[in-house]
Amino acid sequence: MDGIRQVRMDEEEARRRILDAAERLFYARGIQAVGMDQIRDAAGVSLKRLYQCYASKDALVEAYLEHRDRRWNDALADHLGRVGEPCERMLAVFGFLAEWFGTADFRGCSFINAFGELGPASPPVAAAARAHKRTLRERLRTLAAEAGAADPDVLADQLLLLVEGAIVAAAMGTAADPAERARSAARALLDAATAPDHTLVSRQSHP
Amino acid sequence: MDGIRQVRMDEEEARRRILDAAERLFYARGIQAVGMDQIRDAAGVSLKRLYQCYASKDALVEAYLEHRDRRWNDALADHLGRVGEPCERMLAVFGFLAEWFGTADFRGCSFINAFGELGPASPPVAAAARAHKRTLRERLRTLAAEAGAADPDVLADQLLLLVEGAIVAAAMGTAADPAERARSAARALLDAATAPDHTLVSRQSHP
DNA sequence: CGTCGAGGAAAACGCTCGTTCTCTACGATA
DNA sequence: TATCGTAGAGAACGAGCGTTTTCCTCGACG
Repeated sequence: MDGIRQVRMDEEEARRRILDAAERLFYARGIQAVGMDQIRDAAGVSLKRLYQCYASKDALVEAYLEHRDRRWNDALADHLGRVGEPCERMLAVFGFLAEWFGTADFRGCSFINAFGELGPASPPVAAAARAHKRTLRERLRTLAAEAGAADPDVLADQLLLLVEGAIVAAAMGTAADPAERARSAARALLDAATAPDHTLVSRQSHP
Repeated sequence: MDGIRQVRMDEEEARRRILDAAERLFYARGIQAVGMDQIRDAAGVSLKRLYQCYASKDALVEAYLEHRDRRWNDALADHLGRVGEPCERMLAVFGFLAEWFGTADFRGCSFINAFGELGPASPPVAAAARAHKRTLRERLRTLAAEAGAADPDVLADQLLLLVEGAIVAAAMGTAADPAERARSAARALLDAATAPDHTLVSRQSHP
């Protein structure tokens, strides 16, 4: 049984190292630009092992996106969990972005990148990207509702636009301090969406 | 000289057809996923001709991005040129987006896609993408200033985030009617940026 | 009419990549 | 100790790609 156990641990360790290497390389250089040989080298395993852990490159790509989705959501939830006041918690999304943008290996959103690269040519990638963004939108909707927005769906969509835009702008370096700009915009939108007595705010302005 | 002229016209025609085919294919399927053979087939020229018009695939990619930059900027300028009132002209950017998003072959922003795909692996592509976005930001700054924003730079950055976010959301289908959501957000930001004081006094600037 | 140069079709070349196969080494077990 | 199954290293394979070359055709010009 010791033998079996040791084999199992090795397989787990191999899977972990492969996924780590794949995540690093795919995120840094894109999916098509990274070969299985490079992943093998970076993970320090044999090709045989690689293919017995992940049956194909497509399977590894799916695992990569799934893992990234989970880590990103967990990190965001952790960041938001430390904020009590609802309005501040909503705005804390942009504090989370600012931290993320500052990391050394930041290269934009894996899902936007993967979707732009493979697009509708790879239905699994497209589905993973849409699922990731749907989760994000749902979270923003909850935050908007808790912050007292009159129409949480509209504010959630607007916040989503700011988040996506900030990520893209940060990746390309097209706007100065995009997280802070997005945060101030979000505050203005929240103010407008919670203003008690104004009919000219942003809900369905013109039919 | 007739001979010379005819050769020249053929070369121009060939360049036009090659660039058209490359633009369509690169935009629809991504750059790495499209081979020179497919471009040759779609353009209806020979490989020899293709390579004497564009010395390499990289050169063709650059021409593709350049052409798309020019066409996109021209189309936007044309759309904005029909609007006289400054605030409405600024908001007309989002009407332009709505029209664009509705086109049959819409697949997001070529520059965001190309940047996400090749990223820093291809400095010319990265430079073209940044230049495109810089031009857009400059135009937004002008529109923001003309609309009376207190700080046109900040509003320009925020509008840029909304535009990029709307494009990404439209491409991935993650938000409902992203152009309209961005437009209403822009209106709220403009109101906040032109309000004489920080209170939420209503301004009847928009019908 | 014979020659020549340009142009098109397609083969060829060299390379990369995803995936599989071969060969060798080694550790566990009877 | 002899054997067997497994793992690792790397060659091998087949496909695709960017690019070049070959071969053939054809029209212009002396």
